[in-house]
Amino acid sequence: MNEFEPLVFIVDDDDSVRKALTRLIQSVNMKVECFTSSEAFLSRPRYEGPCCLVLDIRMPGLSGLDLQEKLAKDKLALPIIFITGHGTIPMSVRAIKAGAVDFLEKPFEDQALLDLIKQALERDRQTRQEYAHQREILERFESLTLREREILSYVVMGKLNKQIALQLGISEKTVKVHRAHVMEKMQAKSLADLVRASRILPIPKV
Amino acid sequence: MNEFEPLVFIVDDDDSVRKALTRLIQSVNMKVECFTSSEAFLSRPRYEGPCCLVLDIRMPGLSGLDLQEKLAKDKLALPIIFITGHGTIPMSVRAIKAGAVDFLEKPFEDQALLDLIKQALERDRQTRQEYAHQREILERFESLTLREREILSYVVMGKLNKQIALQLGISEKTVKVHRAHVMEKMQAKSLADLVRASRILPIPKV
DNA sequence: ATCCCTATACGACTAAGGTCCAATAGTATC
DNA sequence: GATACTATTGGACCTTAGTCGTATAGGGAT
Repeated sequence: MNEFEPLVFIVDDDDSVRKALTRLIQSVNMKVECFTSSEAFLSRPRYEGPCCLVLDIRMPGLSGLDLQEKLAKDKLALPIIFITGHGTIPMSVRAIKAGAVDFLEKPFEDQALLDLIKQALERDRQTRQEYAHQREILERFESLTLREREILSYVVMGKLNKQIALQLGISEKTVKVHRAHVMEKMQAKSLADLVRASRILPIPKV
Repeated sequence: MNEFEPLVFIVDDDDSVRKALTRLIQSVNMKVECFTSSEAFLSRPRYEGPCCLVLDIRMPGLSGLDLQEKLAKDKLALPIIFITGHGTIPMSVRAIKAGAVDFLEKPFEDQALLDLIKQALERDRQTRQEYAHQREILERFESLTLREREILSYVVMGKLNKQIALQLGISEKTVKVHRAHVMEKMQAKSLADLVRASRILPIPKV
């Protein structure tokens, strides 16, 4: 199922830090990829496996916090572990509020970072799994015609075929046909399935 | 509907801080209640309206972070704004990770705290509303007999009455009776309603 | 001992949902 | 212009679900 191995990104402008972190992470047999700036990282194509980011705050160009903000726009934002030599409390508060895994001050214990990386990768795996599941449902939804989406929204509101037909000014038979198509395309084996799937769909729910 | 007015709790061992904060908060016409220690606050009966907590970290006895941890056990934990004179980054990280609204260092702008209090109260209102809604559904669920709960779980799995009857070794008629009771007691006007309500119920869903 | 709740069951009936087959018309795409 | 998809409707038929009333039996409370 998952042919991707975990990957740790490092973004830090300090050569020696990147080198040390790389050695540390490789010592536990994990892949590492380094970047010297936020901009460099942003231009990398997205990695499709479990990954996380070890990120310095203070850097020329886009700061670590700015990079976090940019990345957060994505629904599939990767978990971030901040490391910094001269961090402040407001920085750490902002970082954690924005979803960072942790905020480490240099110097720190090697093992502390490794533990956080493990935790971050686990979180990413979770997120990816949920996201993949939602994508699947959304793709099914997108295969519905406009009319079918309309029917779907009424169905999950609990409306009867009869009421839907009246509302839309079409016959009950037609509603049944659409409804059957909806069930098939959404791969719902029961109405209960459909209602559950509908939670994440962009349809009127009242 | 809601006869309670917003209330701000202050827990700080420093008299002058409590006094200053009280004056500040009262200046915008909000109620305040002060405590000199975590222990004192814990012995206060729960306030049933929208409220939040302005909390010092360093105190004799239970620290602010410890108090937060204790309070977090409750599902209706009130939002916390930390204020501290000698905070550290690890402290702030821990506080925010545990759900604190913010972590302010003294000295801070009056308006900054007031803004955070406003935000905290809004969050508490939200939480309370959701919680009240869930309580309602849970209470309905608790009014179900064991058999009815069993039927409910099969129904939201999408099983047919026939299958449920077979599974439980009873007749389909009986399943229908229980099912009707479930719908009535849960105040579900449609199967869709029931499925949605079941999301928060302690029932097997597979 | 009596009463209420729960769980069970039956019959008969109505309503609703699902399926199969067939057909028409508009629109889009090639 | 031909083909494919979408939306629509019809009829016939079957399966499910919901409702009405009635009834039995066990358990617990008064």
